[in-house]
Amino acid sequence: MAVAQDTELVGSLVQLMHKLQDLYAESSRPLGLTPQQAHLLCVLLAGPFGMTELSRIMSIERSSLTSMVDRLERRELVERQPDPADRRACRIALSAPGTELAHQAHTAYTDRIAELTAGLPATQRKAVVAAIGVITES
Amino acid sequence: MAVAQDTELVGSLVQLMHKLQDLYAESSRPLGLTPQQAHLLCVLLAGPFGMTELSRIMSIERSSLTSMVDRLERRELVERQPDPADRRACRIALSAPGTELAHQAHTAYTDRIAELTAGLPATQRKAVVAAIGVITES
DNA sequence: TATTGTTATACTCTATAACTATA
DNA sequence: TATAGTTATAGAGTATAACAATA
Repeated sequence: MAVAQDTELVGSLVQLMHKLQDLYAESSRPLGLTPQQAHLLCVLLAGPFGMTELSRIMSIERSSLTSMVDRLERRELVERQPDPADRRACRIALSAPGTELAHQAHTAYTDRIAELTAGLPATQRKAVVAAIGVITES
Repeated sequence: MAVAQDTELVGSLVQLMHKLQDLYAESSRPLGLTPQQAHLLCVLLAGPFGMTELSRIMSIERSSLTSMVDRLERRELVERQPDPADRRACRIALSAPGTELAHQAHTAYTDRIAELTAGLPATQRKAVVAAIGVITES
């Protein structure tokens, strides 16, 4: 069966996820951020988003996001800006120090992964990117 | 530089991690488990472990584990068994219903991943497993 | 009426520090 | 003294349900 053939690959993917999660946590912590906060800041590097949109991107409820944004806003890492087109809505944007910290978090994390994958030859690297593309886009 | 070459692969890996995390959460929830609880139960499928060993495996502090085990023990999914060789220690073991639920969680999750990777040919599958091995064993 | 975001509430996850009992 | 595990405490993440303001 298909499932039986998949066993090895699936197991690898599970281990990989846990490894990446650990790296993410280890990279965020020295910056004073939880992994979820680091994730949110990095998402915001792509530009301001509304709460509903952010909650969809991060796969969490809007009300959960409200508390996260509250905490980050208290630390002046993000700002709630009024949405000129809709008075109910707001746009969450990085402050200057938030942007700086987001870049640091992104760099810390990607550097760690880059170290891990440094040993892979270009061909293998390409193969993995292609395979992952199939997985993430489905 | 090495980092620049890694950009595409690193980005892929980050997206993959988030995708897998979402799948994990979606698979655990209908079973009444948080992703962390599902993880713990699945680890215990490999046999009973002491608290210190479990905390190392799961990368969390022993005290955090204590509360998790408390909650699962209240639901009679795991049991604290005395360690015959050391009266300070205990061994965390799955109960019969815990074992059943752990299998369900494992199946639910691996089935979801198996679906995602069903389109990959055997050669690509092998290449990915090999590459992931390099990453997770470093 | 539908949507945006917040509030109230309850649980879970997690870490740090201090502790007990045993090795 | 060192180790296994727990307790106490605090903060963060998350969901559900109910709500206010605007579309």
